[in-house]
Amino acid sequence: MKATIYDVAREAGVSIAAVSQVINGKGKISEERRAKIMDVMERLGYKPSVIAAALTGKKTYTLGLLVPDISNPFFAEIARAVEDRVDHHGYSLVICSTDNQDERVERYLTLLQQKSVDGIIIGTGIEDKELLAPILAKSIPVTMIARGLPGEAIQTVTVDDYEGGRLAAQHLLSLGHTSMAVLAEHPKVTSSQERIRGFREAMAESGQTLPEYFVKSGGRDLIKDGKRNASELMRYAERPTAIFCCNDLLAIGALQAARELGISVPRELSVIGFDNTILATVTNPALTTIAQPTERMGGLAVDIILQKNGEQPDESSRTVLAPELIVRQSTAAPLR
Amino acid sequence: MKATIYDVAREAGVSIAAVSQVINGKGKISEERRAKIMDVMERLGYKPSVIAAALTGKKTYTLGLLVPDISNPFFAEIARAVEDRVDHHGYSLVICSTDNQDERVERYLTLLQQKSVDGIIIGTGIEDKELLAPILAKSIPVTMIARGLPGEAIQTVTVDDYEGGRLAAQHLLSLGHTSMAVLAEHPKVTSSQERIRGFREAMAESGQTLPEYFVKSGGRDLIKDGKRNASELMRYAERPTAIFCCNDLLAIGALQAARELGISVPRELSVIGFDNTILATVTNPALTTIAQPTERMGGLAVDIILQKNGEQPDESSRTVLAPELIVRQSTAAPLR
DNA sequence: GTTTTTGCTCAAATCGCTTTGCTTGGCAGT
DNA sequence: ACTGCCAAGCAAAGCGATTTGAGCAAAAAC
Repeated sequence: MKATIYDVAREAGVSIAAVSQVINGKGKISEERRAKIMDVMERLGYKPSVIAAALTGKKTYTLGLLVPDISNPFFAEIARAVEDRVDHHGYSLVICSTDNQDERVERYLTLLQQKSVDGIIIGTGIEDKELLAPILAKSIPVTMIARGLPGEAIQTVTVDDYEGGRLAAQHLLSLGHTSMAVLAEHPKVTSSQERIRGFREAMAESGQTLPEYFVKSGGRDLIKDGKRNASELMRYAERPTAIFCCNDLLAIGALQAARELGISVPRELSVIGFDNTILATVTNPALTTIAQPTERMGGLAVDIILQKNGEQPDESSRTVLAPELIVRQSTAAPLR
Repeated sequence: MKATIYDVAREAGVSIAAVSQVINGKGKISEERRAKIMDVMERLGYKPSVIAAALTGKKTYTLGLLVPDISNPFFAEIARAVEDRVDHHGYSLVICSTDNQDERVERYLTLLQQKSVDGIIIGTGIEDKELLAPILAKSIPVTMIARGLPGEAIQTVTVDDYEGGRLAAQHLLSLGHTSMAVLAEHPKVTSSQERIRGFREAMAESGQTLPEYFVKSGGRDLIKDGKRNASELMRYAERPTAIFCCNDLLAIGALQAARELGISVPRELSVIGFDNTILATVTNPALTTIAQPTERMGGLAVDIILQKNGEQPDESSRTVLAPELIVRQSTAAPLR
C-alpha cells in the first residue's frame, strides 16, 4: 500500500542505497540523480518509515512524558510547553498519566522502553527509586521535571519549591498574619514537602511557628480534599487567618469551603495557592498564588534530554528556576 | 546493551523462533522449554522491541491524538479519557496540539504516518478536507472526536451540538429571557456553528429571533476574546440579558467582563457556557453550562478505532451523544 | 600511454523480530 | 519391521531502512 524505499529505487532506476543517501543528505550523489530521486519520492508520496530507520540504530524521534494526570491544568500546561519544544526538534510526545501510582509508572516505563523512545521526562513523583534502575541501566536519557528525586543522580528541572514556600509566607507575614495553616498534597509528594519547609522557615524567621495540626494533607481528588481539610481548619476554635495551599486545586477547595461556611475571602481568610494555573485567574476572588515558569521548565527539560544545550544546561545536573509571587485578590490583611 | 531475542535464544539453547513463539503464545512448544525460555527472559530482563515487531507487520500499539491545545481543560479531559481507554488496550498515545492550524495538522499527520501509528483520533477542526486524503489512502484508521467533518465518510463521535444549543436556549427561555446574545469560537469551528443553530432554532420556536449583531466570534485566546466581545455586547443601548457562550472559556471571559463593568451575574446578566470543564465549577458564580460526556466520548472513539466494539458502534459511522444541561449559579430570571 | 586519483553507484550485511514450511524423532497402526 | 503421523523445533526469508566497502569509469598525474 504505502510506498517503500524499494519502490522509489525501482521507479527511479537506482539502488536503494542511492535513495537512502538522498534522504539523509549523505554520501555522494550527482545532482542529476538527486533531482530525479527527489522527484520520484514526491510523485509516489514516499515518506521513510521511522520504524525501519529506528531499527538500524537511528532515533525514534519520540519522547515520553509521565505526569500524574494530564487533565490537571498544571500538568496540561507543562505538557504543552514540553510538546512545543519537542515538536520544534522534530520529535513527538507520548503522554502517560500515572495517577501518582508507582505501579503505573513502572508499567509505562517498560512500555516506553519497549518502544525505544529517545528519552523520558518524568513529571510525576516516584516513591520507589528502584523503578528507574532498569531504564537507567539501559542508558535511556531521563530527566525529571517539576518534581525531584532526592539523592539520585538524575537531571532535574524544578522551580525552587523551598523559595516558593518562603515567598508565600513572606507575603502573608507582611500582610500581618500570625495564624497560618497549610494544605498539602499527599505526604509523599516531595515538592509539597519542600514548599512547606520554606513556608515554615520563613515563619520561624519571623518568630512564628507552624503547629502540626495546622498542616493537612490530601489524597487523590485535590479540590475535594482541599475543601474538606479547609472546612476542618475553619472549625477550630482558634482558626487560622490564612491558608497556604500547595497547589491551586487545593486552594480552590479552600475557597469553596470558605464560601460554604460563609467566611469571606480575603476579609476573614486569606488563601494563597501555588502553580498559577489558569484556574487561579478564574476564581472569585482571583487567587493569589506562586507562579512556576512552566514554559521555561518544559523547554529546558527537553533541551537537556536532547542535549541541545539550548540554554546551556549541564553545568549542574539540577536546574532550579525562580518562583514568582502573583498577588491577586484572595489575600489581604487579617481582621484586627 | 539491551538484551535481544538472540541473547535469550543462545542463553536458553534454543532457536530464536522458539523464543518468538513463547512470546506470542503461538506454535508448539513443550511445557518444559517454554518454562526454561520464560525463565531466561526474566533473568535477562528481556522485553521484546516493539519497533522490530512492528516492522514485521505487527502493530505499533500507538495511537495519535490531535487536539487544538492540550492545555485547554476541555481537551485535556478528552485526552485523559482517551488515554485511559487506550492504555486499557495496551496502547500508548501520542498527543499533538494543532492550535487549529491546518498547516500543523498536516505536519502532524505525516509525522504520525511515518511512525506507523495504528490509528489517529482527530479532535481538532479541519478546514481543508484534502488534508485527510493521504492518510485515508494509506488506510490508516481515523476517527473524529468532539468535532465533525460534514460530508466526509469518517467515523465520528460527538455530542449533539445542535441539541446542546437548544438546551441552552430552552433553559434561558424558561427563565424568561427575551434578549439573548451568543459568543462563539472562530467561525470555522463547526461545533460552534451547530450550537448556534440549535440555539437559534429553539429561540425561533419561541417566536424570538437572534439578531446577527448579537453573535460574536473570537480567535485564538478564548478568554480574552470572550471578555472583549462580552464588553462590547454590554455597551449596546439595548443590551442582552443573557449570553450563551460556545464554551466555558468564552463564558469565563464574559464573567470577567461583567465583573469589570459592575454588572451582576446572574441578577443583571445570565451566562451559560458549554463543555462543563473543571473551570465551570470554580468560577464565582459557578457556571451553568452544557456538559459533554467526555469520558464516554474518549472511550468510544478508542473502541471504534480499535474496532473492539466495546459498545457496539459501527452501526452508524456517526455516534452522537446527548449533552446535558448543568444548572449552577450563573443563570437566573432577568430583571423585570 | 599507463597509473593514480576522484567521484559515483550499488551489492550486501545488519537491526530484532515474525512466520512459514521443512526436519526429525518417537509412536501407533498393521 | 515398515509405513504413516504427529508434535516439537529450527532454518531461512522477509519487513524497510542504513551503511560500508568494493567496483568502475572518467579525470588527473606522471
